[in-house]
Amino acid sequence: MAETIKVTLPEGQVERVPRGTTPLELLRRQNQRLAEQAVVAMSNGDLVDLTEPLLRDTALRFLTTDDPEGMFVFRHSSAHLLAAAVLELFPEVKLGVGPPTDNGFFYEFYREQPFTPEDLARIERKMAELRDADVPNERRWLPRAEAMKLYEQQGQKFKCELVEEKAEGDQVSFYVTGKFIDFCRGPHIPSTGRIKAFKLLSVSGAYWKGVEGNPQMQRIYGTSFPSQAELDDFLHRLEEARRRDHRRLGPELDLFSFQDEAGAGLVFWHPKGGLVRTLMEDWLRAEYLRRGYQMVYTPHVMRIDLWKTSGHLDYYRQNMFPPMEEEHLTYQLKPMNCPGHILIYQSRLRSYRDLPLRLAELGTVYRYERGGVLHGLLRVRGFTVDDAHIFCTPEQVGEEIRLCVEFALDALRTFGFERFEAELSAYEPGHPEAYAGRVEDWERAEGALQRTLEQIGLPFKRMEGEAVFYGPKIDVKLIDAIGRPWQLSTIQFDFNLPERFDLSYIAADGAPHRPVMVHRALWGSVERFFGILIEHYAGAFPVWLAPVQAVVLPISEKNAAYAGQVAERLRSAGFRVELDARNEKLQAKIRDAQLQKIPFMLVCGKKEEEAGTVSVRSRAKGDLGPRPLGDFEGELRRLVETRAADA
RNA sequence: GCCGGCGUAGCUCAGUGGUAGAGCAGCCGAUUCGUAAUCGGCAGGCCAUCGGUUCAAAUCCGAUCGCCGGCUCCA
Repeated sequence: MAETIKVTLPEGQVERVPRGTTPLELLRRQNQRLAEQAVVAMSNGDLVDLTEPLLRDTALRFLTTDDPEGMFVFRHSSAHLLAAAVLELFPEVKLGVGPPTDNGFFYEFYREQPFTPEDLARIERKMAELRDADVPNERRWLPRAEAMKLYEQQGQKFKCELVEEKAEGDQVSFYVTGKFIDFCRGPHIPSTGRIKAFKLLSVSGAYWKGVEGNPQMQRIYGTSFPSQAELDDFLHRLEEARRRDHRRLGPELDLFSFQDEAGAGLVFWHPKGGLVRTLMEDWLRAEYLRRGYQMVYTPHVMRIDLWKTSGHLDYYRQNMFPPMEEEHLTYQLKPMNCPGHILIYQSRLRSYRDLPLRLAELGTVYRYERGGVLHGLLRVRGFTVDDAHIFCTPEQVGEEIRLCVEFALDALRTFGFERFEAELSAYEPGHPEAYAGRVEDWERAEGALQRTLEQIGLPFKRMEGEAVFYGPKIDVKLIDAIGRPWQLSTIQFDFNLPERFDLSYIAADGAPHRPVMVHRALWGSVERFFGILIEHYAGAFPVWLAPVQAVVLPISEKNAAYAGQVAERLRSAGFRVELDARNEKLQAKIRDAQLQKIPFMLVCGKKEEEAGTVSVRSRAKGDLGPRPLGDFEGELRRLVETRAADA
């Protein structure tokens, strides 16, 4: 047995150390600074505790919270700190799971009484105590039976379940933090003292293991960082997200509202929001026509038989409003547009010469979403899909997909988004029975999707086995101004509906063939996209979309007539301009215009009136000084025509 | 749908069993003003809705509707 082992460090230097040396001991000799920052080591590719004795020759590197895995370990240990504190204060709680998340961590507890905000404050103080005591996190191994006995004695029934399900082998891994012991595979940071900054954020209900019907756990969410500055930065970002929240900005900017009297999840577009929507839709319609789509309209209620044929009644019923009974017939409010478009396709015999047939509709649908899931404009019960269905031959599939993805990116870029990611959901080979359509169709379709993404150079993840049963799909996500991803466009093959409706076209051989159907939505829902736009721009729409592009501000009543002329001239030139002739000080008018996020304020006083100019103030850049009205008009026109990103 | 929090004037919020309050917004008046809030006055509420407890309910209890944070769901 060798007395020493060989450790290869990241820069390639090789150290000989006594067997049983821990990564932390080694690191303290190497680099004291890193020793304080490191949270975990990677030995031969596996994450290991810094305090785990090294027994074999290994390649070793050290991770800090700058590495995603390091941050996960750090947050995981933070969750343990939370659980340790909770157990000291509330010894009766039953522990669930406590993992790290993207932005922090949570730990689940079962307890009869709910945790109150005061409880959270107490828990935070206890966590700080345990942190200040710098309690070590030590790993222990227990024989499986002993582990079960331990948890049974403590009445930790959820933990018993976890040990039963998750423990591998005879020995079960535990971590001990002071009086707290937890079944856990680790790894963890060496001691609690490193968790310099943390904050508990919320408490909420969560089903045990996420299964409806299981007991409700109380999940305490928190976040943590190695320094207070980083925590402050995180809290600022939360604040920034709150500042952009479309649910706040919508009413403030008079864009839209919800009305209790009308019902939950039903949107009222006010004049200003309606104007933005009109501009969005105008752009989209022009693009549809340019790209060979044909606009259609289909009814909002249709006979229920149609939804039997399409299959929605079977697999989508829980999301559909209840049917409406008439004396002889039953009608259904539409949750989707596809069947309507199919009926148009079927209205006459189709030739291969008619294909591709691209039917587009800004189709308003109603879906009965469960009460608890509604969320501003992002999750509603009535919304308009920028929907289109493309019926084409199998040979045309590749080209159609390429056109769709290009269209999608164009539709998002035009509205100020620049960063995208895609997901390709593919079928799971070996289970043909789980999918509609033929294997060769699937392969052709998936090939077309993948080639398109590669050609266009859009980064994508292939999600094996993630496809829905009726066809593979591409989902495009965008990343907004503050780095949040949103799933928007979807381009999906449908091998199911053409079968169910027995669609066909007459090919060159004179025989009927089955067309391929592609379902695609670029914004998804106009409501949702609008909500995302509001947050992306923080309510400050670019000039071409701004409901009010400029407001004219007379300094006093003496200049009101001139200001009125300025406003009138710009209006007749086609711009959206308001006159603020209120008996208020200039500062007050400017403040109100800034809060309304109007791109330009045109100050009109004695000087401007005499010179025939306006003093321009930009909401973003402040006072730009006086200029001839004609110059400003030209600048405004340029900003609108180029759909410039900001004022 | 589930767990928890919440619902008072257009908005933001005080008011914990005994005569509904403030600021902003609105209206009226004064002021005529140079780049983020001028001053004064007036008006404005079935305290979400319905039911219960009580001599008495914004306040306590129940149900319903809606909102918020999560869970679940998201063809």
